[in-house]
This record gives sequence, C-alpha cells and structure tokens, in this order.
Amino acid sequence: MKRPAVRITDVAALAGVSAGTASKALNNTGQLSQDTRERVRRAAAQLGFTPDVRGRALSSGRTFTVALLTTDSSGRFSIPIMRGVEDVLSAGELATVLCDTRDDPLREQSYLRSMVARGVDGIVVTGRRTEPRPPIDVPLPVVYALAASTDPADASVIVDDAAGAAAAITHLRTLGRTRIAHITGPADHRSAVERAQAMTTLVGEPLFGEWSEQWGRQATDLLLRSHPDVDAITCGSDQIARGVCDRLRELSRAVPAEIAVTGYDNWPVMALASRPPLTSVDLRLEELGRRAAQLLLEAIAGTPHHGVLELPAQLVPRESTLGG
Amino acid sequence: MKRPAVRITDVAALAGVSAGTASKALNNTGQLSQDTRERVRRAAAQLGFTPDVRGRALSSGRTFTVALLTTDSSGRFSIPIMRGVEDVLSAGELATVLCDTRDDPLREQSYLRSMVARGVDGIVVTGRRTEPRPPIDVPLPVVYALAASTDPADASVIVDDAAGAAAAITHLRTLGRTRIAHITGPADHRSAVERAQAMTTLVGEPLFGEWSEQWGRQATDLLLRSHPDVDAITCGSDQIARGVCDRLRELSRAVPAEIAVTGYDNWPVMALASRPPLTSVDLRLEELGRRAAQLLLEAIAGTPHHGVLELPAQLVPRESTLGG
DNA sequence: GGAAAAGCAGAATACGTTTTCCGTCGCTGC
DNA sequence: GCAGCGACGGAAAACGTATTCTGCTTTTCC
Repeated sequence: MKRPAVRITDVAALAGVSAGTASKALNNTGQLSQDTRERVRRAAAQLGFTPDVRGRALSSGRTFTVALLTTDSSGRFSIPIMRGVEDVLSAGELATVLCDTRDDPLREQSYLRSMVARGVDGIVVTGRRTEPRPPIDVPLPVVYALAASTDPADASVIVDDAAGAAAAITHLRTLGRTRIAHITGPADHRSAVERAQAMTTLVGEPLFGEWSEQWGRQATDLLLRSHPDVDAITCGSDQIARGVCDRLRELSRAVPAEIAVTGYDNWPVMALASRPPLTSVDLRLEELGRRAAQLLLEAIAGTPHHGVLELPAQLVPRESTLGG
Repeated sequence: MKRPAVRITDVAALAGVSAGTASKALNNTGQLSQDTRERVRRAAAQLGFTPDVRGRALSSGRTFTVALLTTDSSGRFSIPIMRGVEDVLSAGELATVLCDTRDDPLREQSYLRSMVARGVDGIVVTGRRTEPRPPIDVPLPVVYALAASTDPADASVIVDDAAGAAAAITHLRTLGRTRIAHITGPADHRSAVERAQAMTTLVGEPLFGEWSEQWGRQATDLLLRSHPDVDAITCGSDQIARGVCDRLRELSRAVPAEIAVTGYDNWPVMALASRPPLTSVDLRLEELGRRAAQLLLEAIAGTPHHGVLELPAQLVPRESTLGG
C-alpha cells in the first residue's frame, strides 16, 4: 500500500538522463531536444511521478501555496469568496491555506509571520464587512477582496454596491412603481450607507436599523404610518426584506400587487424561504473570489495590478416584485 | 521593508555556535548545556528568527500542514467544523489547507495526490451529511469528522444524534407534554432516521419530507388533521420547526402554551429569527472539529486512535417550549 | 593518577528539487 | 581542415533545516 514515493531521480533513471535534465523536461525549461522531453514525460507518467512540493519549494522559492486571510470564516460573505478563491487556485495546482483571524490583530500578526515563514506565494485578504481596511505589511503579493485596502496602490476587488442598488430601483421603476421607500441596516455600516445613497428619488428618508427580520417588521410599521401610500420597499438585506414581507402579510397588504419588495445579498436561505420569494441583488461573491485569485496569480507571475476593481452585482427577479 | 530573512545560520553565528547546534537548542533536542540553549534562544529572539518551514519540511519530513478535505465548503455543517479544526491546528502552529471536493470523486483523488505530494502531516475528512463514507486511501494519519468512515479501524468523530433527539423528548416530557409528534427531513437521510428512531412514544408516525420551512408548514396541516390533540412537535431541523411555528401562528395555535415546538441543529439564523425563538439541539460542531483535530494531532504524534467517538449534542431551551 | 564514562558541540550528510555553469558534440563557414 | 558557434545534456551547487556521527573536553570512579 505504502509505495515508496517515486522521486525525480527514478524518473531520470528510467528515461536514461540525469535528474537535472528530467527536471528541465518536466518543467519545459532549459534547452533539450523534443525527443528527450518526450521520453522523460513518458517515464514520469509510467511511474506516476508527482514532484515533491517540499524539495521544489526549497529550491525554487515557489511553494504553490496561497494564504487566505479572513477576519471570520463563518460569515455568509466570506464563505462564497473562499470557494471562489479556492476554485481558481486549485485549478492552478495551488493550495489554499486558511487563516481565520477572528478579528484579532494579534492572531493576524501571528498568521502573517507564519505564512511568510512558510514562504507562501501570495495572500488574499478578505473580511465580512465592506469597510476598507488597513493594508497588511508583508513582502509578498497581496489582493484584497470585498474589503478594499485603504492604500490605493494595493490591488482590491470589491462589489459595486451603488450599481446593485441602482439596479433594484430601475427594476422597480420599470415595473411602474414610483413611491419607493428604503429600509436597511446600521448607519455606520458602509454597505448600508452606499446602498442607501444609490437609492435615488426615495419616499422619505432611508430607515436605518439592524440587519434583522425583526427590524424589517418594525420598520414596516413605522413606514406605513408615515407614508401609507408606498408602492415599493427596497431593503438593505434579505433578512430585512423577509421581515418586511412577513409584516405586510400580517397586515394583509399584498406583495407585490400592492407593495413590491426587494432584498439584497441574494442569500438563498432567506430569499427563497421568504413568502413570496424575494427579488434580490446577488453580490456574486464567488466570482469576486475568483477574480481576486486571478489577480493574485498574475501578481505572483510578476504583473501586479493596482487599484480597486469593482465587480457588478446582479439583480435576480422573483415573485416579490414580479407578482405571482 | 523587505528584510533579508534571517536564517538559522545567522542565529548560530550570533550565538557563536554551529547551525546544527542552534537547531538543537531551538528544538530542545540533542544534548546541549542549558547555557548554550539559552544563548541561542536569546540570539534567535534578538534577530526575530522564524524557522523556514520549507527547509524544515524537507529535512524532518514534518511539514506542519494538515489538509481539510470537505465535500462542500459552503454548507452550514462544514463551516463550524472547519473553524474548530483550524482553531486547534493553528494553536499548534500547523497550517490548514482547504480541499473542497464539491462531491466530485475525481477532484477528491486529485486533491489527495496533491496533498501526499505536499507531504501534509495528516488529513481531516468531513462532509455535509452524516452518512458514513468510504475511507480514503493514503499513507497518512486520517480522522473523519461528522461522517464516519465505513472502516471501523479508522478514527471518526460524530455527533450522538440519538442522544440529542432523546434530550428533546425528555425536555418536553419534563414540561408535562405527552402527545408529541415528529416532523423531519427525507427518509433516506441518516440524520432524519436516527433522530426519528430516538424519538420514543410518539403520537403517530414521524412525518418525513424535506428540510424546508415549506414542508414544516405543510406537515403541520397534515398533523393537525390526523392528530388534533398534539401538545408538542419535535422537528428534525430548525428550518422545519420555523415553518411549523409560522403555520401554527397563522392557525392561532399558541406556541408553546398550546403546542410546544423544538428544532434541531441550533442554527442561529433560524432558531433565533423564528417566532418564538426555537428550543433546539446544538450539534456542537465546532467542538467536534476540535476533537477531530486533537485526535489527528495525536495520530501524527504516533498514538493513533481507532473507532468512532460520539460527541453529545446539547439542548438549548428557548421560548418555543418555555413559554414567554 | 589513570582509565572509563559522561557531557557537550561541531562537521558532515540528508531531504528532493531547481538552476547555473560547463563540457561535448556536430555543424557551418571560411 | 580548423575556428567558432549552437544545441544539447550532465555535474554540481544551492535552498534551509534536522540529525547522525564523531571527537574533544571534562568529570568520575577506582
């Protein structure tokens, strides 16, 4: 069972060349005849040779490993990003190592030291909030995902929240809604503020509160009292939107016939379980993770990007605006 | 900024010893005078020396890296386990590399090859379902988490679902409930079946369906038609329980005054958002991940465990049974 | 006081790969 | 026929650490 690990010297021996030559053949470097390359490749295939990453790392500096530094690995925002990152990296035969800092600067420092000592090829930094964050100080390629670096010279990829919010508004106006209100999360959350600002021509001021269903229900009451004639409510999150829908149903206000509702985040467990299912704005976080990983690969390859890349969000229409 | 990486030879030079001696001093191996050890340690601290994992890996075989093989990294079950695993491993200065197989056997094979080539010290295998899974074939320490290996000689850590279900029943009986029904997920899911079997002295047969709120609502109607006098409903998941609560409220049946409801999984976003908040059974998945990681560390250290370790679940009482 | 034993540290080697530097061979052009 | 060049592949060094082996010094015991 425990086959004794075939090394490059074994391959070289079988192909009748030296170890160095075998290395060149397998990595398409140096100058070798096509014939020799082919012979070595066949030998490697026959033996099922897989280069030992340890030796390779020591010798070439490349470790084919990337660190994923996240402030919380449990959040529903970090997870899809992780998936996207890991997807791209694994396709390139790179390994992704997980560093969950738990929002603790000490843990972050400790991880960074450790990752530098490991000689990772690069780092993807992500977080659960969209507020820009201070850059990390490492002599390595770094890409920031979701939460941009405050240093504009760094490479960051984030979601275009304003465009996503605008898309929701446009969608509602196309459907003929004119008196649109907005209920969202805390006023000190950048995502809440950015979305609210992009929601033009609102009825009344945006209602800031929490990212919870309860606040959605509560805010619905407030809103209907001050603006009884709204015909659409855009929400800063699917949780809030679900609360809004629940409350409207309790009040026998038909959704969307009477009042259309939109969510935000397109979190399946909320958006689909809501009654009715929510029209929402998908952040495309997995794609964001992929792009971040691609940028990192390019930076590792020697062509780093700079500045912030904003990815478009995508409106996903469902019954809460389209009727049923 | 880019300091030129201090190596062990630098430390050795500063301490006035050879590289090999420095290594021994820092790793507490070999025989050295206490004085020498101290001197080397001071030199290392002064220089901020962090051993290069690459060199260490090549030399000692140990790579201080563990692979976390998961069939899906997005599930709400895998995530807490990952956290627990990563928590323990990072405390031991080990790195956790993420391998998301997406339920694809080919990807799994490819990852395993890659991890063996990397020389990881061990592997934690986890999944999103509790059904036992075929073992992986690698010459390395392995621990299975959540989904046990079908080979009893392997080390597995799982949740004691039967005990969790029994705890819910006991809780309800203590509260004086006697006519208890059960609504749960698909009959071909082990977790549904195990929980249902442990629910003794039920009113009627368990209702198998989907893990969804909609099924919870639907099943509530079915149940009330056949057994109008139930005074408690245990559910196989929090989603189902939330659906049950919603339907009961629509029917003006008070929870828990008239009918008590319990969930399962203690998934905060469901259990806390439900009206009323759900009494639920916490799977303690993070703890499960921790235990798995600890077992793996012991196996790596040379004292492997065998067989299945069942961890207790924990009942978390809330208003859906305790009244309000 | 001498021999054996213990304590200590250095030199050398190994880990598996990549990469640089050379040497050889065959060819071209004069 | 010879200098020079290009194409190819081998030998060796390098990466940074751990570890084994060896030898020196000091202690201990008779």
